[in-house]
Amino acid sequence: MKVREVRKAGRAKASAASRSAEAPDARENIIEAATAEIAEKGLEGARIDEIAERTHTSKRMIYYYFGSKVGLYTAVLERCYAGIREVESVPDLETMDPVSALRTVVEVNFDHHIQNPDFVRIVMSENIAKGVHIAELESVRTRNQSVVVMLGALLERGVKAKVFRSDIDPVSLHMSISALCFYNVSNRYTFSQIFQRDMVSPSAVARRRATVVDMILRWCAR
Amino acid sequence: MKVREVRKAGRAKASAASRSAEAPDARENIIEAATAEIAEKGLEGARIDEIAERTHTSKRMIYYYFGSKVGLYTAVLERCYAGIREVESVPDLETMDPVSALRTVVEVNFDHHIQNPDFVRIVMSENIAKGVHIAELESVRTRNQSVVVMLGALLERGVKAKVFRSDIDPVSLHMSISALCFYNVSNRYTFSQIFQRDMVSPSAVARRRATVVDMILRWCAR
Amino acid sequence: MKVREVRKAGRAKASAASRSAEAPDARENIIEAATAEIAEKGLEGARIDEIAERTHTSKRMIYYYFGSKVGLYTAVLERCYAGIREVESVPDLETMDPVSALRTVVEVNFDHHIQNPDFVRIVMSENIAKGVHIAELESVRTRNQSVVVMLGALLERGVKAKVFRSDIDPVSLHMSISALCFYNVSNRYTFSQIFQRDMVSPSAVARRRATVVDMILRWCAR
Amino acid sequence: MKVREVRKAGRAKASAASRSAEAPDARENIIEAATAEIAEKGLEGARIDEIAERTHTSKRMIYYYFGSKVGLYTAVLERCYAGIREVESVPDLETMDPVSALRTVVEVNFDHHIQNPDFVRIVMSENIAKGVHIAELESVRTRNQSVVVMLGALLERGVKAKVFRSDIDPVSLHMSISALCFYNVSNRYTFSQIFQRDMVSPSAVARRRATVVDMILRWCAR
DNA sequence: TATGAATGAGCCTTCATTCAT
DNA sequence: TATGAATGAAGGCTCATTCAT
Repeated sequence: MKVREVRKAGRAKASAASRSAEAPDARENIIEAATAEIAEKGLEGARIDEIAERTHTSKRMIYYYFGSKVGLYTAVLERCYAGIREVESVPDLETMDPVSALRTVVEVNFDHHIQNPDFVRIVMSENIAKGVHIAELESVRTRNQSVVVMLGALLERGVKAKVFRSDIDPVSLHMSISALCFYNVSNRYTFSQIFQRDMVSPSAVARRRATVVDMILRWCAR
Repeated sequence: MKVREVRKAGRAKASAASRSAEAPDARENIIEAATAEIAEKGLEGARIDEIAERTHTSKRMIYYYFGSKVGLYTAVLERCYAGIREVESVPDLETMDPVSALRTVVEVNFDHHIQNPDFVRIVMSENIAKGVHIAELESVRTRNQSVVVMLGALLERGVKAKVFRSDIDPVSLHMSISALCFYNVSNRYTFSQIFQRDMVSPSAVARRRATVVDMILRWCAR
Repeated sequence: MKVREVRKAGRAKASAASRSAEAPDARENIIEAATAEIAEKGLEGARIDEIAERTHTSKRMIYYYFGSKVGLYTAVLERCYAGIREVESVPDLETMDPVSALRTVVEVNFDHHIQNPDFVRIVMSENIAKGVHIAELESVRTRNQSVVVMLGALLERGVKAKVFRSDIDPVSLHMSISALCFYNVSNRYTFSQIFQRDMVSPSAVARRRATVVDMILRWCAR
Repeated sequence: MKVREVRKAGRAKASAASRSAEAPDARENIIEAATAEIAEKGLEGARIDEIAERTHTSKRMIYYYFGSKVGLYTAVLERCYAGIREVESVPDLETMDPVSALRTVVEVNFDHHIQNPDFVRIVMSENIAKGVHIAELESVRTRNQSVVVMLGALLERGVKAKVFRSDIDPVSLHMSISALCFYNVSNRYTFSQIFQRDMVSPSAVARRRATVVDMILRWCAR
């Protein structure tokens, strides 16, 4: 913990000099390597040595920056969820009609999962770990709740415009969207095995995307 | 390997006399212990020693029966999926009206996930492992596809009765049901953390159950 | 130990009834299987389970007959050396002229090693074990010394016939013959690797055989 | 793997300062301990724990440097054969008369075996293992063939000087020398047991040495 | 005589982590 | 800031051997 504060100071100093350059500094580089490794093998399956090898620096640096495997993992987790925030801030959402806006939200969400299987797998790992690490990250909590506010506003507009039902809870809506988008990536291996179903080809993905959008829109429709 | 066949014979013989009793033979006993441990910690996090301690036998027996950690895990996986089969064979499904039948299917599915978080977590583990173990279990493949046949028949009846849309694919329907039921358990820890949302109290579960049923029924409705 | 005595009694009883039949009884069968396994992997590398699998009986029988792995190995060792005795009792050796007789002895010895690599490898194993097991087998000691007597007589005849030198010690002669014949099989793998030399084809064996005979005859020649 | 190259560099640097001193680095120290243990018990009989105990470092270091038991064993094997090279480079061999030179070669060879029973036993182990490890060491192959070149030159000189036969193959000569020297050490335990013959006292060794030299010289003599 | 089940002890190996420089 | 060397603790697995029937 203490290490991290120290580090942040160091980083600040460095970035003053050479931020825009070949920037992704050691710390970021390590997080990226760790994300890849942990996404591939899970938290328990990931190896510090492997992470070090995927890195431009040494194993020692991992401990210097993050103190422990769990410390590193926590940083990975934090960055993972940070990625979502930006995703959902689609511009012009408020100016679109409610149905188009909701459709867009679902599509953006779906695409994000498809394009970031690492995110999906990190979240799976955290759930395997029973959420003990995310519990320590206030940033994640405060950050991600904004989506609920956004959905709440969107629903309200739809209700007023008489295109959405009035009994839908924003959190519940978000959960439904997430479930459908998440499962499609998270359970890809078992589901496609059991049902001999292609789940990764562009056309299969496009079909599923349309289905998910359809489900959510119908559910909310008045 | 040979051991297993022989063993199963022995089991069959024994079960004639006392199936329902509390005589879970060593093999079954080990699988149960392993299921609990692996569900709790994931495949990589699970410890053979811990499994042995949850058992009435010794660590050595695990290797006697299953040969390796992966061998044991594969047996766990197989039993996990075997449990589903029985779940979905609800009696009288064919005599119910299509909507009630579909409602029942969703409810049974939802309840199964809620009541068997171990199943959910084992499946998560297998997806973390990229499905390499399930790929070797033909039994799982052949067994679980029956649900698609059942859903196909159900949808067809609904279409004929003009209560269901005609453009719904049974596999897609099953995927949607699974996604909504699975996520509710699998992502419980991260979701409830981020959104400070109770997901385990009986009332919360009941609410979500109704929501899921509603989503599926609306989606299929004509 | 006690077990063995008991066993021998049992065997005697059995052989009275059905010796000539499909005779190689369980005990003999086990020794053969063990010989093959130990010859292939060495004493430490040999596995009781593997031996049992090469057998027509069960693992339990091994312990019934031999008491332990070492007990079994000792029996293997004994049978191994017993094979030699018969080899060297070439008929008519005394009637042949000394040179031909010595040539024959060397050839028979050479051939025995070539044809019984298992014998060679068991002896290697025993030397790896520093001879602790053979030390307990009086039978081997008494039995094998006869070759020295035979060689002594042969040398004496040759000296009298003025075809052999008089300063050759029978044990030393036997050691030289053994060394040349043994090495050819025992060190086959390393030597052929290092010198890229074929040591197993019939022609290569024949050439080496002639060389060994030549060396011994020249050495003894007057 | 990478470790080894780096390590060797470090060694080279260090040896400039204190080669002959008692600074055997960890890697070398481990090889020595392993040589002793494996020579004593064979590859399968050797225990990593025992090797670690003979070492100044820990068991973990063995894996750090050699990766596995086989990796360590391979290093042992390599060093074993490297020792021979130096042995056979007797100075002034080319200036000696052929007979004396050959005598010297045999004596040096004989002495090397007597003084390095560990070498003999490691080679036995490798042959028990059917040479699978030596097959991977090119260094051994290229290095040891030089002895054949040397013997070839020696034989040629002898033929020209009309003291050696012209039909002797250098590889065959080397094999004969090796066989006689090797067996004397390798089969020491069984042979001395069976024939109740002292094979280790200085006088016994000296006698055998003279015998071996005599055999080889007579065989090559014209 | 015969066999499947069971086992304690120990083996090889790995992992996250720290130290010396 | 950086790195190769080092390590305690534990993990998965195997082996010869014995027990119950």
